[in-house]
Amino acid sequence: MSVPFETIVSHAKNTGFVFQGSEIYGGLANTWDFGPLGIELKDNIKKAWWLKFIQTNPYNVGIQSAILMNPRVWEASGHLSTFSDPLMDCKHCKTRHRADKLIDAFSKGSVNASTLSKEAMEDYIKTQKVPCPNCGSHDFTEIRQFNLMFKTFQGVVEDAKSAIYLRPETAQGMFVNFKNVQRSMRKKIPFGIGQIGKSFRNEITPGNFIFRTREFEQMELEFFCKPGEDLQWYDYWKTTCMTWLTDLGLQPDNLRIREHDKEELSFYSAGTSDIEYRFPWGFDEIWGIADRTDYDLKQHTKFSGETLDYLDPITNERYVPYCVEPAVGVERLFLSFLTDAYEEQQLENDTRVVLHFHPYLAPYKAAILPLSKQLGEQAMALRNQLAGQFMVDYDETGSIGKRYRRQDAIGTPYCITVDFETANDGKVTVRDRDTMQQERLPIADVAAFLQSKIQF
RNA sequence: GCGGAUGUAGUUCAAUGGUAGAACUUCAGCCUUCCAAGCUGACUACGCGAGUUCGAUUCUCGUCAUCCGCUCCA
Repeated sequence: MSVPFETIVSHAKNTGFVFQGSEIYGGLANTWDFGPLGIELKDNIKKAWWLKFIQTNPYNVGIQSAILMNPRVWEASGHLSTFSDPLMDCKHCKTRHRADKLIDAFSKGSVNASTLSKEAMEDYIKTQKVPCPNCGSHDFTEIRQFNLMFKTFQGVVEDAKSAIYLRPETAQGMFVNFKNVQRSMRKKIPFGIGQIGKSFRNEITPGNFIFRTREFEQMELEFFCKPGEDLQWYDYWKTTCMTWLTDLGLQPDNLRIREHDKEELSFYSAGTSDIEYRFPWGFDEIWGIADRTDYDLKQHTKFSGETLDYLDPITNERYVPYCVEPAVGVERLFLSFLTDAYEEQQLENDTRVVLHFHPYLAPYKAAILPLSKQLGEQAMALRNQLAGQFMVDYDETGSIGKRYRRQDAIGTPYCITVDFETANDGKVTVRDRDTMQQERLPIADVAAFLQSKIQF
């Protein structure tokens, strides 16, 4: 049984997870704001990643690099040239085409379109009467450059010298800091550098709610190893990523690994796999694991003049490390966890919406509910006591059943009810979201109970 | 960016060339001792702008947004 995508989107909006960006101004295409619950979930995802891939991992360390980088970085990485496509539309049949590909195909390779300027390509297409591959007509718009990078200017004067870009990936921050991190942290190969941060891509077609947005957050690990050992690390990280996902509650049936075939691989990559999640519109990529070889470090050596190699202290071998990169989008994970957790249960007279988040990810770990408003003071005291350690909610309005349902709908794993016996026996009722079972616990044990449940 | 469709409370739906009703939700009060009870009341909408008109939510244009296709996707 699958729930319509719109249902999940509207639930996310109604319960304070995700709002349309700039909504009161009619919105801004493809921007989304995370509400009070959404930011908790998102933050918990990031914390869980950091815990697994940085804090508890013996090899890895974290950094946070600047979003704005020296423009030469993007020349070295190839983003400035390959992130820009010359596109033109056929005015007749309204299809869009890449001018360079049209020319390459038409000339059967006798003309190298990538060396031509915009004007030269337009001229060639006009004089050689290159037809529209869709309808055969010769009526194209001008070429427009679509650079996938956001361009802005540093300083108050807008001139070519001050042009600067918002990073389209966080990875380059790790590559340019390879030496700094290795030296200052006295790291030996293999080791990894991880980072969580925003990236920006001017996607031509964003869409599917928060799945593809122009502003997004990535969690990337660049893992440096000895050439030749890259494939074993590539497998290691694939497994580690999959395990992390299922440990946090994603159903294995909704996950799969797709290996890129040769034609699909980036020219520098020795292998790329996508971990895909079964979204309402089908399987789609959430995590890319790529063997980037020594391409990036070598490019930066070439462009910066800095040697980015490693001297093995045991063998005295000097080499440029290979790099395996697991890169995942936070919003895509957010959407996966939300989709996976969402369930509508048909009860006798109504529908119960439950988000089965893993307790570690749940926005609220518990809700404190006085059985009656008269017990509010006691319940509030418990709430205040727990709030220092856990994100908890407090609710005293409406019937107890209604309050349980509200918490179910936002994925709170435990409801803690203060009742009329509490003052006498010092115990509260803890109700489980998934089983709907209740048990009485001494107030003094509640914190330890919650703590034990949020482990993953 | 192109083509098509759509746009009324938080949600789901009405009605209307004379400025809009309901249900659920939310909030307040009463009631209520463990799974959406009940009663009373309250808040909240014609995406935005312009034009036509005596008068527009309704017609026209523009714009913004959403959805579907195309193009693109490290």
